[in-house]
Amino acid sequence: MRYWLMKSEPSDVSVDDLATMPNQTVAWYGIRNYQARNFMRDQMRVGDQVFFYHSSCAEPGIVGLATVSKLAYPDQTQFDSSNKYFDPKATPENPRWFNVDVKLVKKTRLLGIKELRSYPELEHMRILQTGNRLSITPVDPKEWEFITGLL
DNA sequence: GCCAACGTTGGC
DNA sequence: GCCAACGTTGGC
Repeated sequence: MRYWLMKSEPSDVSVDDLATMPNQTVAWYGIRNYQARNFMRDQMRVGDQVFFYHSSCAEPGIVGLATVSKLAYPDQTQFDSSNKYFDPKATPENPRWFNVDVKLVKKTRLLGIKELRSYPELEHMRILQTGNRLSITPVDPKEWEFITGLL
């Protein structure tokens, strides 16, 4: 089993939005970065554990725990010409983008990026490195344990 | 809104 | 395959 951190802009899907969705589950659509796609398509398995992270907002940070509830399948938005994530080069026979489903385990307190940065135990976290923009990153089991101990 | 740091695109 | 130009991300 693996551990992940997945960023979402709360203006798009917040942890509170997730809590009100059917089965508290959301399709992680709209990923248009190959590295992040590959993590979902090639490495994520049902039951993997996820930190739900709010980005591009007033208070960025971890706000919930979630789990991968469905293996990667073609991202439906790539085929929809009216969708902002439409990809004209993708076809149902040859999809380019994939997403998993993510289910909320529980909301947590806000563990802000400033606090994350304050712990030497977390200094190697991908999310805290300068210039890191990946919206999906693996989390080390030790880091997962340390962070869940703070929540 | 700024801007550093990336990722992607496309001409050659 | 190189790499300059361009677009995007995301904390501040």
